[in-house]
Amino acid sequence: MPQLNGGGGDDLGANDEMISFKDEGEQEEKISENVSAERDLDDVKSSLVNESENNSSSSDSEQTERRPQPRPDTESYEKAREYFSEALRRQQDGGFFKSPHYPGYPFLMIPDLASPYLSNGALSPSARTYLQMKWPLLDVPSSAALKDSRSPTPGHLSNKVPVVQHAHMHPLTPLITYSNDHFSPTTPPAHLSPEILDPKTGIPRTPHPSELSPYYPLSPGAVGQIPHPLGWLVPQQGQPMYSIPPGGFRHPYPALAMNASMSSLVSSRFSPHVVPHHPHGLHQTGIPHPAIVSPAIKQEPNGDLSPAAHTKSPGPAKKEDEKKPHIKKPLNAFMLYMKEMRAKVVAECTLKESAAINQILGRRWHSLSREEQAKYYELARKERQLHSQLYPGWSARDNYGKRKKRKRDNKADSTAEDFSARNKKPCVQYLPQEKMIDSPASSHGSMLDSPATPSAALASPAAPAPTHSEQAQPLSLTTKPEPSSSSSSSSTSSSSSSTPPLLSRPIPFTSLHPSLLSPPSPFHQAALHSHHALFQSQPLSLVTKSAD
DNA sequence: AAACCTTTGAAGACA
DNA sequence: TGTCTTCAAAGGTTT
Repeated sequence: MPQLNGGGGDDLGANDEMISFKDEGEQEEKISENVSAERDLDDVKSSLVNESENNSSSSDSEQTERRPQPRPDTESYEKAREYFSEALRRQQDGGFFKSPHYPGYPFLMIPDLASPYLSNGALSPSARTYLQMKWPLLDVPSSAALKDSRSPTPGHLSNKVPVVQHAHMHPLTPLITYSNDHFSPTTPPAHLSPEILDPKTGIPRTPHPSELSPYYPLSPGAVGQIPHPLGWLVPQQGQPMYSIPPGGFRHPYPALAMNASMSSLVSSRFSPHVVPHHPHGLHQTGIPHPAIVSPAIKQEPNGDLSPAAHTKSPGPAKKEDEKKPHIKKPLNAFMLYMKEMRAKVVAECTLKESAAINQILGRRWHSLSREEQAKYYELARKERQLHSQLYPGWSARDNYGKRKKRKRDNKADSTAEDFSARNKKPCVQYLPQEKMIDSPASSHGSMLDSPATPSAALASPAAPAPTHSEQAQPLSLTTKPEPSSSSSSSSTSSSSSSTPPLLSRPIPFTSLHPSLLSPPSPFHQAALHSHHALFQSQPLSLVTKSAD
């Protein structure tokens, strides 16, 4: 956890042009927040839940009538979005992560991988297990309090697969990614009309008996009847990671062949309300899915629902092609991890560039323990499973060419100098500290410290004390092996001393701010301080690509 | 505006 | 079978 830096702000700031924290004051403030926030984490979570429950206290029908069903194109939607954005920020201030990239998109309607609720409304053990995997930071309720809030009568909505989430919103993120917007605990948005402000979170809420229960105290019987105001915020079991355009789904839900197993896999807990009424936007079942994204949509994050949005393409064929639904690949374990952790990394430093963030995340990924990674592998496996069941005929091949093909010569033909020149700046700006962490190339390190390899602990938070040898280890900044020579050169350059470092000079392991590598610890801080002088004077001339 | 960058992993293509 | 390529997310940067 973050530690008060005890005057280390200067030290941290010394190299802030590389990986800089925000100004010291903000940094310290953030740390303070986190320190106290962690202490109150449970309170925060319970407050969020309680508040949501309070809002759910009314009967289902009442709720449905009184609270406009959120739609992407309605005012209520905007309000809800702001509301939960605020809630996320508050919770974030309560010790989670901050990110300016996730505005707290409220919609999160996820199909169940398997009907997770027992007849009595309680979460099934498997559902809980999965839920816990998806939400490691949350206490998964033993009772079914997570039913989709907007499913007044889940039963009648069978086979609907509501998956509505922010285009960049990961199902895991709602409670672990947060806007980085400055939040004033004392000034909740006016539209929130808070009845009661939670003293700790400042989140508006109304008193409710269930407050006595920490997290999801809804009685089983109430589950499924009471819309959960945080329904889109609450993880749904089996929720896929597929994003949708902010404007909602506009494309058919192509391959939702609901077989028997599918019917059981995709439960009925979904509401059509969030589905924009678009004549061409939905499958006949009315089921949208975030995995379905058309190129046109991706290019128009504002979500223009007008047909004109699809008429940009010049030729009819191309146009038609663009209209074709694009079922995205299921996210792999690392992608899931990235989505979850990106906001945290972004919050911990001023890094914004995804390329740099991803490098950090790659490091962290390898620093994860086997068990930690296993969670994501399992999650990814389930995602693939769900994906394959949602789209039986889908193949990754279908998406070939969906992206503008990367210039072939980018990898094959580009010279090392090209890469060096191209990547030098980003590395100098953001990566040097990170790059020094452990083995040189992250991708190389991945080979050495494969997810299943305990040696990953080399850079693990559990082993925060970088040895001197580690610090002195020459670190190649090769981020990706060259197609041809990579396999050999990279693997050797990473760990063996036989390969000359691509980095112009060795950089101490601890040059990277610990928070960027792994969860900050006192030891990290101490190490950082002790080695500050080293990286402070590092002339960072980094070669990010192998010269060969 | 679109591609690039960067990461890991899954899957497909190809030799 | 092994290797290579593409794509998945993301958003600042570059072209």
